[in-house]
Amino acid sequence: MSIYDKLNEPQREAVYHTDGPLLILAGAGSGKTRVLTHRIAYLIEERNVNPWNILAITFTNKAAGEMRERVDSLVGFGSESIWVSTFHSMCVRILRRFIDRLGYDNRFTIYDTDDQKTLMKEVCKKVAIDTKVFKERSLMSAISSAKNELILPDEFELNAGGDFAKLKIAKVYREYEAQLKANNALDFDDLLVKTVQLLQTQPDVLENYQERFRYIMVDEYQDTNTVQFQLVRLLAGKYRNLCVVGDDDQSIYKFRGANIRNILDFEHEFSDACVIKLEQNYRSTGNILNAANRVIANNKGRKEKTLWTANGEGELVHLRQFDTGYDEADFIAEDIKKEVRAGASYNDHAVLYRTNAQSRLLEEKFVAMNVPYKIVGGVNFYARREIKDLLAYLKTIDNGMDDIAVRRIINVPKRGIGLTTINRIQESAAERGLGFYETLMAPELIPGIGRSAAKLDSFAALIEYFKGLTGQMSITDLLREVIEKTGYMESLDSEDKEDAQARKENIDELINKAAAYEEAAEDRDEPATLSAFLEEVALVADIDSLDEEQDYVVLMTLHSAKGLEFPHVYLAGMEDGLFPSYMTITSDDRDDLEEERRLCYVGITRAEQELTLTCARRRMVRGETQYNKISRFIKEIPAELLDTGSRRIEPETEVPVQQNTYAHAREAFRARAFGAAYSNGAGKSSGVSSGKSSQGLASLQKGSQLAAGSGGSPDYAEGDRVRHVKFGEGTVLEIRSGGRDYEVTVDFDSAGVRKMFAKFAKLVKIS
DNA sequence: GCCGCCAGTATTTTT
DNA sequence: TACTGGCGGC
Repeated sequence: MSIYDKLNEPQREAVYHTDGPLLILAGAGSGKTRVLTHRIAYLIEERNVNPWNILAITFTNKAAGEMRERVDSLVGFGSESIWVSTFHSMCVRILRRFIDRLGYDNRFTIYDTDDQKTLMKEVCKKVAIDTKVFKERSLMSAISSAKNELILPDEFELNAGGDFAKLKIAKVYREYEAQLKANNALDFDDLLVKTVQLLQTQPDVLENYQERFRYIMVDEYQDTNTVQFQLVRLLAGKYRNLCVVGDDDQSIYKFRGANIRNILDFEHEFSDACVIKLEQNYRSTGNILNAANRVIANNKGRKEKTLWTANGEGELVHLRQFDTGYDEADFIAEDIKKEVRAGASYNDHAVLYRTNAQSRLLEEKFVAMNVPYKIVGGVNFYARREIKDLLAYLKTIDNGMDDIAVRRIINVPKRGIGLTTINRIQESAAERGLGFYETLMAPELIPGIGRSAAKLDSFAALIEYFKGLTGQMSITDLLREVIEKTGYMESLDSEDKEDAQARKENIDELINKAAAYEEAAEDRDEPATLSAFLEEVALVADIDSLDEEQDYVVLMTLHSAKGLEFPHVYLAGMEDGLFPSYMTITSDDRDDLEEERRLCYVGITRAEQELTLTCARRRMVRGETQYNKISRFIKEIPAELLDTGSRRIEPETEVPVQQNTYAHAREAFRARAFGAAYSNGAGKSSGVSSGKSSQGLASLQKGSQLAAGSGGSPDYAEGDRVRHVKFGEGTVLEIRSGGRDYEVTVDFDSAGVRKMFAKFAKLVKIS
């Protein structure tokens, strides 16, 4: 029996279809990763394709890592030479080798949103644009959309016609590009655009990569934008062995330029394309899947498909409405604790929401209740001030042409170099056509610099000193040296104490990350270079740090949740105005609401066993109270799929507030029973200790649990073999009846002896 | 050159 | 509510 026998019919077909264009329409939870990994294995083992000739593009670094791992376990060898990466990191790799052909230095730096904004301000000043009329943000997004459509400044200007505003933007765009180049920097979009330009203009480079990537696979294809599409088309142009996997119902990145037509029109673009639909869902229960199907059915213009499952119906979808966001958060935290007491793990649970701001209330509750958690997203670790400062030092050391970085640190910590001086350097640099750093190296040539010259000299000497260390010192040590010699830590002390403490911890974390990078580079037998470290740092998404092994509840936006799955999912803030957001409700573009609905579909289909939808009648948004109705998406779910708690819910009328009468008594008890057992996701990504309940607490909970529990007797007996979602297989040692639930003791093969309540454990008997 | 206060704005999502 | 940027006083 081969590994391919376990696949279902369409899955196998997709695996065996190795040559020519192939579109796999993979519904949520239909095993697409499985198909991709098996397909790679099949190429290598059965078709004797050299792993070196395979390229797999994923959406996140995390997905890339997992894919490699899974291929590894299937094939056993060669998986390390498969090129698995995200679009962005792939482009960086190509550009590091060849971007000099486009007139850049190969040690270019990558600008994040923050840097872009700084640069944009600069540009506006130079082009005399009033940033009150044209906001930096909107300029940036206009330029970004243009880049995503592969529209360069010339064409942009041409398209503007006589439109005054557009002509202005074109001017800004042109200047912005010029400055990026002068700084030897690329923004996120450039990584893709420049790669396409490179391949379009350098036939030998194109040939090189076409020969190398004979088999190409693209995951999450519904979220590719036009540049990405062109890139793939160029790369696959010769051998045409292109396999794309996606689900138009899960396209949720329109705001980032994702072009849903890429997937809808694939068959037009590649007329000989084979199309395979994967419609069997292995992830969710019938009820959850039905709810998802009913919601998404309200969208027009989708590729028809009907997801079905052989899994049982499972529980109904829970719906709970509360008075306020606080009550909602309270319920979620409490509910998770309840399930954990019944044998589930914290990491069986995820709380998903529409906007990052919603995480705050949840976080507060989780801290108060000692529920270990991890927040994904929000303010990026690498966007924190102290981290950006130190990275700016490293960037300056690595690439002296990055003006933004130099300017950021020239007076951090304070060295008495003020705005006047900076402007003088700037002007002089512009006049002579030199870089900022270059100019300040010779202060005596800067008009009017006066007494600041000495300060500039010592700053330059400091940077030069660091530069001299790069070859002989590890990145970690260099970083330590920078912190030491600049007196950065001491400078933090002059701020608020609490802030300073958190910042110092973040800096320690940065040092750890540098060390981790160096270790990883050594494992890969690559030299650990400063450029490579900075680039890795620029391209990580917060989601990449998610660790399934760690026992914490995951809190994140619906967007971040794409591609993940959890036994129990909470969708919080299911209110009109929040989700769907106010913006989309009032938008006159119907597509906006459809995208929002797809987001809802993504959320629902993350759940394997249980799904809980929650909403609040009123909620504080930006300091003022908002009164919201239940989300229209909930109304699209048939009532018979919903469990609304103790009473029937009527969407427009009052619903009883869910209150846990035990909450108060427990709160006090818990304060003593648990130690500090939560992680704050803000930067300190590790070090979660799980809160194991004490004896006393366990018995207290039993009381409440049994009183509240329901359900029939288990369909297994003592001595039977059973399977648990998380702990795997085991033997039932004891079943004790009590009230309306059963307490089951199971000896798991790998997880040891555990006690749990039958209602929550959902053990499945195996023969 | 530095610091602190005030006003205005924002939040929808992110590589 | 919370953050940012601009402005004025020292």
